Parts: sequence; structure tokens; C-alpha cells
Amino acid sequence: MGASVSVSDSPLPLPTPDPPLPTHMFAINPTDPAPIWRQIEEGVRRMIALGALQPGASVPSVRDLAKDLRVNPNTVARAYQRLTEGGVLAVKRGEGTYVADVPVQPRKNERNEALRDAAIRYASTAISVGSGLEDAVDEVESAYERVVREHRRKA
Amino acid sequence: MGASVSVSDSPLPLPTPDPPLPTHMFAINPTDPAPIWRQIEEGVRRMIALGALQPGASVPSVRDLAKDLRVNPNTVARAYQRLTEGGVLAVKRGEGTYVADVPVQPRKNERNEALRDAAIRYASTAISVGSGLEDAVDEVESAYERVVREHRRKA
DNA sequence: CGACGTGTACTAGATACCTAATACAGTAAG
DNA sequence: CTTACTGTATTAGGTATCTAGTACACGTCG
Repeated sequence: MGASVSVSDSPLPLPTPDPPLPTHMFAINPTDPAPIWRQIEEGVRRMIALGALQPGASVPSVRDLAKDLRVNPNTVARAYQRLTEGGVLAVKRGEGTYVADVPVQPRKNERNEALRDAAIRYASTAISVGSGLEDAVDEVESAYERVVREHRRKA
Repeated sequence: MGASVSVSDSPLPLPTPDPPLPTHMFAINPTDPAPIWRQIEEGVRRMIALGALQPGASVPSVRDLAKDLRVNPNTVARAYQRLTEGGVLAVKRGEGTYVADVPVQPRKNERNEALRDAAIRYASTAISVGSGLEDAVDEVESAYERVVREHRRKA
């Protein structure tokens, strides 16, 4: 299109600074409408459920994890606070935060309730994009194994 | 620890005005982090995919659907606009809005992409609540049939 | 013609979330 | 004690969403 312009390429406005991009613990999806603090909360619960974080193990400090995920420390602090209130984490003031000795697994009631709620959301979107039940199930199986494999790789 | 207070029971503070509660078309979940206009957009797509809304059928007016769902007309208008831009709906100005004659179904690429994305979110929450793959799949099958049945009942 | 319903556009306010920066209290190591 | 790190609290600003109210252009019907 441009004729014989000999100007050196535009100096790259760098819309994306895109520095290290570590993803040590788990990933944060900025496009997900769910709040970041909820994604962090769920991520920690996921790692505990998968055994990547065992009872008594120490979790990264608020500032470290914030730097790792490239979010604000306040956001991580909010997730840690909720996990502490829920009995998932235990904080030794001035020392650090650890996985609770007896990591509470959600009661079967609320566990099924949360799962059912998520299933309805997933089924709804599956139907809205014209997917059948079999395709939806296949995709879940694939995604489940992928998430497990991804966490095992980092454990 | 009030002693022998004989005051009649509190007159039911009625924290939820809870008026008609119609739910003619589909339901809106205020606790869902997804924006309401996206829930509406997905709901219309869902009804078309299930045949509850056939090509050429008229959809409720912006104000009617807004009153039905108890949301602001602007929110419904935003959803209708996106559906019109996407070729799902067609608007006859001053007359009304109708389902497009050739309702576009998402390309297989973006359809699979959206489905895969939703599947990852669902699998993640399933793992985080300590659910196994089988339970997660069972819940999806149950939810899928429930959504279909619910829409058939209103069609 | 006028009245009504349609989609659309605009302003303004309220709320939730994320970010930034700073400060404080407690613990461990030098 | 001093230093460094921990979680926690506070204030401020920016962005996105939802709400409310109003106004306009278009088409149908009486």
C-alpha cells in the first residue's frame, strides 16, 4: 500500500508492555467477568483440591503473589481474607499465611449447590451457541483433564 | 436477653418487596457477575437455538421485556442492538424487532472457542469445590435437560 | 391529521471493582 | 535495637455497569 516510504518502522508504541509474564501459581483471565479476587480465591481452592498445596504449606505473600499475577496487592489481600474467614487458610500475623491444617472442604450441600449453579450457566451457554449435549460433555471432560494436567505440571 | 417482653412479633420487615415476579421469557440472575445485557443476549440466542423463537417471529418490545425482567429499558436495548449487529435479530424501525429470517449460527470455530472457554471455567469451579469428573459431567447432563425442558414448557 | 408504540440517543447519578500510594502492627533475623 | 518482611487498613482516582429520566425519528392505526 505505502509506496516507497523509507521511514524506519514506527518506534513501536508498545501498547502491551508485556514484561516477564510469569504465571507461577495459576492464571488470571482479565476478560472473565468474574472479579479478580474471586478468581484468586478459586485458584487457591483448586490447588488445594488437587494436592498442589497441602495442609500446613505456606502460600506466597500478598505482595509476592500480587507481583506474580501482576495485580494490586489489595486484590490478593481480599482473596486471602475471604479464604481465611472460610477456614481454608490460616494466617500467622507478621509471619505469613499457610494452608489450614484441616482444610475444610465445602459441605456436600453447598458444594452441590455451587456445582449445580455452575452447570446451569455452562449448559445455558452451550445451548446458546448451538451445541448439543454430547459436545458439551466432551468439552467438559477435555477441559477437566487439561486443568488437572496443567496443575500437576507445576506441582 | 429481654425478660418477659410481651411485644407482638415484629410485623415482618419484608426485606424483599417481591412484586409480580413474572419471568415470561427467561430468568435474570443478579448475582451472576456477567452483565445483565449479556445474560439477555444469551437468553435470546438460547431460545432461538431451542426453537422457542423461530425465524420471523417478533420479540417483545424493549420496554415490555424490560418491564417483564424488571430491568432498565436501556439494558434491553443494548442486548437487542448487539443481537441486531450480529444478524440474530432484525429491526423494522418504528414497527418492532423480529428474529432474522436466516438466524446466523456461530461459525464452528468461534462456537467451539466459546464452548471451550466456558468448559474451562466450569471445570475449574468443579475442581475447586472438590468435585470429581463424573459428578461434574452428571451435573451438566442434568442441567442441560433441565434448561431444555424449562424452555419447552414455555414455548 | 393526531395519538400511540417502536427503536434509539443522551445526560446524570449510584454502585462495584481495580488500581495506586501510604501507613500501621506484629514477627524474624541481623 | 535496627532492618526487613508479614498481613491489614485507609484514602483517592479511574473505569464499567445499571439505573432513571428525557427526548427524538419513524411507522401504524383511528
